[in-house]
Amino acid sequence: MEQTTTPPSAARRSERAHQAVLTSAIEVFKELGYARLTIDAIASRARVSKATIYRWWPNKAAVVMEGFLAAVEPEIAFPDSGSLRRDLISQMVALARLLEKTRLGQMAVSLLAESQHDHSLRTAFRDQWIAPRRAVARAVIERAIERGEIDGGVDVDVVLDLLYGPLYYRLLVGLGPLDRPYIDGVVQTVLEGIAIPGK
Amino acid sequence: MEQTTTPPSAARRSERAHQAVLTSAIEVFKELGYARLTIDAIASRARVSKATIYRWWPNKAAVVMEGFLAAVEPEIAFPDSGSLRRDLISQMVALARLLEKTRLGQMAVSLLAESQHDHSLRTAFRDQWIAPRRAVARAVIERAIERGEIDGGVDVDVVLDLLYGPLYYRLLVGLGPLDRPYIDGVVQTVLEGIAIPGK
Amino acid sequence: MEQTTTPPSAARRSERAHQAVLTSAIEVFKELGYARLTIDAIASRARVSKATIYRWWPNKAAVVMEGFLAAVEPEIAFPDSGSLRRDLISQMVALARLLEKTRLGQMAVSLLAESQHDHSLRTAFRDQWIAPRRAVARAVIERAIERGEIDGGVDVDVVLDLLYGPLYYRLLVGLGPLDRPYIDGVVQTVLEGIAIPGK
Amino acid sequence: MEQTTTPPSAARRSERAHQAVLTSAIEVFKELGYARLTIDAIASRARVSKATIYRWWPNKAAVVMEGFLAAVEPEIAFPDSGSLRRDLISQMVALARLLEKTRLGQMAVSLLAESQHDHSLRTAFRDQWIAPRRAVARAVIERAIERGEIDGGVDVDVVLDLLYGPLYYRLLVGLGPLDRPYIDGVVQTVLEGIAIPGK
DNA sequence: TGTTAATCGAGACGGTACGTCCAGTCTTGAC
DNA sequence: GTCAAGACTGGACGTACCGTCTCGATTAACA
Repeated sequence: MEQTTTPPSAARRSERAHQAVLTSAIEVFKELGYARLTIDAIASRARVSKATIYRWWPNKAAVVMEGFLAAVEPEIAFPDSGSLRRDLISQMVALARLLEKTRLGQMAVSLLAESQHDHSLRTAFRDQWIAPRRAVARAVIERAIERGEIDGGVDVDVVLDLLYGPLYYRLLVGLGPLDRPYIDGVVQTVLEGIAIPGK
Repeated sequence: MEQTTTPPSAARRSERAHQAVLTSAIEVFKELGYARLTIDAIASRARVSKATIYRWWPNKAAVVMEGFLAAVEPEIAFPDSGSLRRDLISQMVALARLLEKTRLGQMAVSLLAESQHDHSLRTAFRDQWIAPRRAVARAVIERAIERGEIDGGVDVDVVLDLLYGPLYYRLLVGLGPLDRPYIDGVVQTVLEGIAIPGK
Repeated sequence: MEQTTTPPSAARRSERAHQAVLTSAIEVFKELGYARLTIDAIASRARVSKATIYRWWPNKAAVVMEGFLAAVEPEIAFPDSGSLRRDLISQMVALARLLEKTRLGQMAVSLLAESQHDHSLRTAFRDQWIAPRRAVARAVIERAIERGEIDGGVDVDVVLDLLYGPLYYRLLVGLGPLDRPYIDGVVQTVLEGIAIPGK
Repeated sequence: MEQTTTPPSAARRSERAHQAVLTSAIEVFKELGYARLTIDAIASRARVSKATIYRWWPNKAAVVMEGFLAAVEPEIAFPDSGSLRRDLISQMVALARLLEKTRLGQMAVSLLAESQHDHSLRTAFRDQWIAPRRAVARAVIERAIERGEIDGGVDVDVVLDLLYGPLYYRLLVGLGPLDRPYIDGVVQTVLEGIAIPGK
């Protein structure tokens, strides 16, 4: 993730300070939320000076972003069961749960919101958080196409948007819970929409 | 819209000041964007005191929200051509153009982002901006169900999310343009997904 | 006192409102002191509108001044016992007690302080509060001169300043209490200073 | 003077900013007077942020007080000519001139007024401005007592009040000019009052 | 006894300054 | 030479009052 949120020289002086900042960023976020989080709070929690933070990150959003990505990275597991529907639902349920129920999910939402006013943040969010998940799902879909389960003519990007878009939309706008029936409905309709025509 | 952004008494309010604030909020937004917009700038532009703004709105987001809603309200026209596809595409193209190409659309995105940290704002955005558009599209879909064009068993809310969700998602995350082919793809897949099974 | 704090027409004035304002001014002063006293507080306490206050008084200091003068006026009694020393001490003890121990005295001090930044207030304070007391003391001293008790060549204004000056000075600067020994000392020295030379 | 108007740590304070604030405070006072002086004006004149001022001083009065004391401090010269009368008159004339004719004197009066509503200010004014002058005059008087020029039984504090009190009183109340005849009169009467009885 | 005009309570208004907060930069001293 | 500690500038924030203003409702003197 360094190439987007990133240091000026990469010759990291203190790894301890680096880690402490990321950890503190997450802790402070969990306690106060994005709006009330301050760089000062992160710095003093991490027993690091503000100057150190600004040496390595351009602004507070970047710190939180990197903290978020570091904390969430390991969790991109994805089972390949052979059933397209089952795999999609499995990933979407996990994602929905994360987004809706956990602090990390709230961080993701806050960061998506914040990134609307910060271009580099938007790039980081897209490349580090959104893209990996899409890549995995894309692979699943492409395997289904190869197996002839679904129409080869579909635009996979559109399909991915049809799967993920409703989740974020519903969550951001506050239209209702991301529960199992909802996800089933979304996946069902999308699969129906991309099924092999004559089948 | 008063019932959401809400005045203390609504009675003796100066209509001149009220309008000037809303107008100025939009103008300042257009010039500076949300992040650099300040209450002071709105106040001095509107030749109104800051105290007046704070008397009637709780914070800058609420001012911008009401300004946005006032400016955008007239534009909720929606033709009923009898063709479900044509009507959906027509609304979505108009919406996509607004969101992607106009200042008002940028305001909408900013407000959606901002509303993630402000509950009352989220309610206002949902009820005043999102809901009306959904209501119109819902009517179109329900008419199609009555005509037997599409499956009566579908959850219309899911269908609406499948139509609008990708738009906002793609825009917020920055995945690509909301152009005609994209919208065609989304609508095509959704319609396919909710077609009468045997047809 | 109207000739200094002054109304526009004096005619149609509501006596009820007038009195209520003065009374409330004193009450609010007693509760909050001068610095935290506001016209709004006086107005709402008096169940009078701010406009009414501003119609009849130029600013908050003038209101408090008139309230003070109205409340304190009755207390200018002064016994003429025939003994210069006893009369002076009697007045000074009464004045010292008022200034040091009572809310009205605190009002006097506040008004003297405030009047340093407000010319009309200074005039009012001097003419309505200071002058009457000096006039009485002046009469006492002049009678003593007539009786040949003290040197006829003294400048009575200087003598009055020597009597009152230390009181206000000691109080404003906070140099010590205005107790009986102090007043005795002041009066003693002054009387010694203006005694008939050869006596 | 730090021990009264006082910093929180005094340690890492920027001397440049500190001096600039004091200097600017005096300049702004001279241009606008106390009532129209603002912290913003001092800050921008000193090219210092408001936050810096509020970090080191509790309010505008404290800033002005420290500025006043810094500017006036050097001027406590006092000749010891051997003549009590000449020395007293010399100091009082200098003080009267300062108070009545100079901006610094106006600052002193404003600060004395302001200090009526601020306890720490009163202490500072008394200890930093009033006390040093009294100390010098006290020494002069005590030397005269030692020389047997005046009555050893007098309360020196009372004498000091009799000398300074009339000056401040006359000035604050606006009773007349602090000219040479006035000062002569005051000193004359006081010296008469404390002369050795039989002399 | 009604008319009329000033005064009244209520409270929104423009304006000014306040004192606080935080972002992001810069300085200093200890290790 | 690096880092913590933390002071610094800059600038928006939201609050508090000021003194002015508009609005009907009330009231008192005159017609």
